[in-house]
Amino acid sequence: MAKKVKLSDIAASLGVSKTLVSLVINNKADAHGISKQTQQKVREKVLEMNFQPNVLARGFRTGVTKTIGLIVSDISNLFYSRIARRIEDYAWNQGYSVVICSTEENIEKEEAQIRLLRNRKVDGLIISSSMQDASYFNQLFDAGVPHVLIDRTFPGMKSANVSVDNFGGARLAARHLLSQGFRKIATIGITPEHISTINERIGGFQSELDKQGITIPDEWIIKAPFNNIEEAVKENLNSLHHAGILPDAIFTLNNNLTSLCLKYLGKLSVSVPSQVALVGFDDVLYFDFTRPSVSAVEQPVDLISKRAFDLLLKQIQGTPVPPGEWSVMLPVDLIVRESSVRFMKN
Amino acid sequence: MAKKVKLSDIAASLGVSKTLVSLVINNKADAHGISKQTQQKVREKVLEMNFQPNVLARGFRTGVTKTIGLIVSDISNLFYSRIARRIEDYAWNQGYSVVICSTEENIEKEEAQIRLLRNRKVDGLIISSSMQDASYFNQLFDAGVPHVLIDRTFPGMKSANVSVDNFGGARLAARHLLSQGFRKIATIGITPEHISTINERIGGFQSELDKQGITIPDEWIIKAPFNNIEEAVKENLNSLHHAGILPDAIFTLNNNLTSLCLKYLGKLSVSVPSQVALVGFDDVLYFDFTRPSVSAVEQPVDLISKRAFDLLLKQIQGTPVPPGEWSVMLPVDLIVRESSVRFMKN
DNA sequence: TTGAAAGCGCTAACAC
DNA sequence: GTGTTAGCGCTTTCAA
Repeated sequence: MAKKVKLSDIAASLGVSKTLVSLVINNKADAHGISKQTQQKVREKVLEMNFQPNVLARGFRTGVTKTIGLIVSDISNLFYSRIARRIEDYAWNQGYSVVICSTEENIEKEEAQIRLLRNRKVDGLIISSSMQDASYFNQLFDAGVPHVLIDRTFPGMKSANVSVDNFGGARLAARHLLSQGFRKIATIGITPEHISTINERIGGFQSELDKQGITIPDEWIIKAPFNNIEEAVKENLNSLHHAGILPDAIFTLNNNLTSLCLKYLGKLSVSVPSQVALVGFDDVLYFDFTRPSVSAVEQPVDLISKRAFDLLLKQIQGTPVPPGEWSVMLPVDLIVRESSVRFMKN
Repeated sequence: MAKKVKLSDIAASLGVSKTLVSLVINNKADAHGISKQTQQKVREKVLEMNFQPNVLARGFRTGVTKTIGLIVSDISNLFYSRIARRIEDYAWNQGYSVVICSTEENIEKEEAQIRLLRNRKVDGLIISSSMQDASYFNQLFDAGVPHVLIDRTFPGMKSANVSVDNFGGARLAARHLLSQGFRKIATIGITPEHISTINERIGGFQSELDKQGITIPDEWIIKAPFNNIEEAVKENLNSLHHAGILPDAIFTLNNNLTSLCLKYLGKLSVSVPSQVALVGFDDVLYFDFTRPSVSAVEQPVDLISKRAFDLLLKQIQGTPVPPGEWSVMLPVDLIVRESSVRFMKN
């Protein structure tokens, strides 16, 4: 490996002090009244010798690493990978790198990841957490660690957070299904039980059904364990089908469940929507051209990412955040496609 | 922020030297003949005081950061996000963190990202590069920077690399299309022109057509610019359709193009496969339940990730790599579904 | 079996 | 306007 040129090399070859060089490359020269001429000299030498500051050494010295951590349950889920892409983009524009971590819904792993990231001195954290409650993050908050919770949130949390209106979105889905005349409706979510988004979606959905005096029977409140989700969806659908107790409509609580549901309904030759209608929470590109196309509640991925990064940056920079912006809830829209429209032939 | 306990705190509170503590926490105590008793004492104190070594300081001192960089064109593309997930998993098991970077097919950005990552002293790099040729990476190789090129490769490269048999996979697709009786065939790729995977796929495809004396006319060799891909696919399809010169079959060169092609063929009410058949390179989950289901060449994502990480780890650790394993080409399979089967009603 | 001390490359008080 | 110096927290010779 070619010998790395360091700050002191520049200083030595110019016969000036390291301080001077440091001030120039950090754009603090003017503030310290370094002459334009000297600055120019330094800049030329930096280019000439192709000096690349050791970011690690700088981070060690200043405590600022220009790195943030992004923690989600699964980076290969389209919802999170799109968020990762946007956050990475905002981060890059501000000179930040992003470290990704997939928790697989494993709380111990998530804690271990946060611990590691803190020991790596990342400047901040953006987290879609798999934890049970706010306590861990309230500690983080009290410790002054800049972070923002996205997607999933907790009652009583002190942390900055940006989420979507899961309750309202689910109500939209329910109202739509009801308006199409569906009454026998099932929901499919995931375990662990405590995931806020899932519960808010079920809650919002149920609340609309309640108005019509409709209750979802227990066997139609399906939960697929995160690490065995495909098998679970498949088997639940199979057994309902064989028992002859398929619902008229299904509300699936994330994009993955929606896909899986469509897939296995297809394998069972159950026609959607004529036999069973389908609406999902979280829209993805391809719901537009599946068979049938799938109705889904669309989440504002770009906005989530933007607000989350902004909120984090403000904490890192110590910019005060107006109280009203500390906890952000973004609206969602329902996109109606074929899968949930009654009496349509596909 | 609560005062971080540091190594010297442990040493002081035990009345021993920092050296001792350092040796113990790095499992080098036995090799240095530190008494079991002392080791035990140190370990207890570490737990008691909840000492978390400052990874940054350690990295600064040793030059080992236990971090790798993953550079791809777009982390939200399912192909790359699945790879990211697997690599992150292997990395985590070995104590490594991974920093992601999306280049957006921008060469300057890619170079800037690599430069930044090197200044951050990452231990190694896994890259699906957007560059034109091997020169940059040969320099990296000569500089002794551990790295492995994945997906896209270059003639004359010295770097370790793992790719798939793009040529062979495309031949599979071509043979299949020919066997179904299709003769008027178009391909849709992306620009920039130099992307190896795209060219190998076109090459393999063309080579099979050549055997039948079939040449793809220029207007059917479509290239969509990366940053305007959706619009380009849409307009190309539109104009072919309006000019009445749609082909019998289309071979799309990545999963995104396949999806887009299916989408806009649908919008034009062009029936797939009865009017135009479709085969794509790179399979994704949902091709199984689109309308129609889509035939595609499946890439071994997990294996790519595994081999890439192994290759990187060996370089980092200085483990010699057998010559035959330095450059890996993995086989691919064609999955035939409805979109490319002739005379099938959908 | 253990400790002292140097130093990784950089920044920031504080001098001059 | 510019330089001196100390030190961030850790690992690692080298000495005892």
